[in-house]
Amino acid sequence: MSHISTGVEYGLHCLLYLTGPGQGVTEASVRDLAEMQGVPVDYVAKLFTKLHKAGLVIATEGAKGGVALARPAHQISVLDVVTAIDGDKPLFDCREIRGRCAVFGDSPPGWATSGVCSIHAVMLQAEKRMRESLAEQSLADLSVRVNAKAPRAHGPHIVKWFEAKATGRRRDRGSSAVSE
Amino acid sequence: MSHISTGVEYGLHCLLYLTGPGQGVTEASVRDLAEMQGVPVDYVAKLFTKLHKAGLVIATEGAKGGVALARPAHQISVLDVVTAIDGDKPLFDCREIRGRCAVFGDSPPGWATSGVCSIHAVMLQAEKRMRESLAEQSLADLSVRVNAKAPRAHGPHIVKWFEAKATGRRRDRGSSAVSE
DNA sequence: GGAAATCTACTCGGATACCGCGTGTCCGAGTTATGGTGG
DNA sequence: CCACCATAACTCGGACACGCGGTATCCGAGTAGATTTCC
Repeated sequence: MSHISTGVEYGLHCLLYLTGPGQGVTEASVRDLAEMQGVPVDYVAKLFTKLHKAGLVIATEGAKGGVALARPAHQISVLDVVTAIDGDKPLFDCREIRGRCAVFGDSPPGWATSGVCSIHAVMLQAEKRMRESLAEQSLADLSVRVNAKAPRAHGPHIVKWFEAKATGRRRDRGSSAVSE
Repeated sequence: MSHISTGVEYGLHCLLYLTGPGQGVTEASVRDLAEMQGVPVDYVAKLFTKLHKAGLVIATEGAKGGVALARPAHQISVLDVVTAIDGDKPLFDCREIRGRCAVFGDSPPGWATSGVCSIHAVMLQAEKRMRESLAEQSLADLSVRVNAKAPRAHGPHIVKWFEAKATGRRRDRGSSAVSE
């Protein structure tokens, strides 16, 4: 199990499809988003409620509803997505062992427990560096880099797929709905 | 559960007692090291076998044995300890979702799966920053910083405690061993 | 033909099952110094 | 007095129990557009 969960991976991949024309669509249903990538639908739905609470996406309820980015893609950093889904769980949780030194007995002196544990400080520094690195990258940066590898026809393919999925679902009432 | 385990915390605290005169001793038994800090003995023993395999400490077997640093403290980085105990487990494990896009069908094209996933690349960069930060700090640095807070009499106290523990154990054969 | 009722698709939120992994414990094996014993 | 033996202390390594949290699934509630029905 990694520190950055697969939920973040799912979320990021989904959000990349929502970065607007050129690389995808601007709004889509969570179901379509999940089925597009072959990931569990219900799980992705839970992720998007977190993204919604964090203010990264806006959701329109009811039929024909869906989710969309709340801000332009270049104003959403990878760190935003990570903290929205995984929370800001620490890289390391200090158990304050420095105060348990046997020579202290039951009551450790003040100089031993005041301030931040030196080991903890090192870890916090490393965590800070990691966060800074994640904050430097925006969804737009990521989208550009992904799109650079794909042929020009791929973008329209994506859009077409979403449209076909939406209209197709609205048509088959009694035909394939029975066979299903 | 954090990415950097409590095992690393135990290990670092133990190693700090082994950074030589001034801040501690140069050699000690794993049992004493663990009891000094009130942490589980057997667990720490397992940690030191990892540290031994990684070449960070040397262990002399048999009675009167113990562990000691294999190199000077300034040549052992925090990253060395982390990787020795936790292994080099990745911050993020890519599930290669990019290849599962529904428009690809069963066989994703080469341009989609070649190279490193863009999202993965961002995470690797963040992980690299974190590692660099941990590599900058050595055991000696840490020891100096910890020692700066303690009063001057603390170092000798530590040494005395270890000596008393070792000689005391060798004496009580039948006296306190019965009462225990 | 238009308004109301129904139906469907969608987002939200909680409850729950599963499972891998970190934490902690226990025990046996191999090794070495120490203390006692017999020659 | 010296050689030998038993014992204790120590590291090493594997096996295993436990609990937590990430992953995944299911279901009910609420909402809004589309469809049907009824006057």
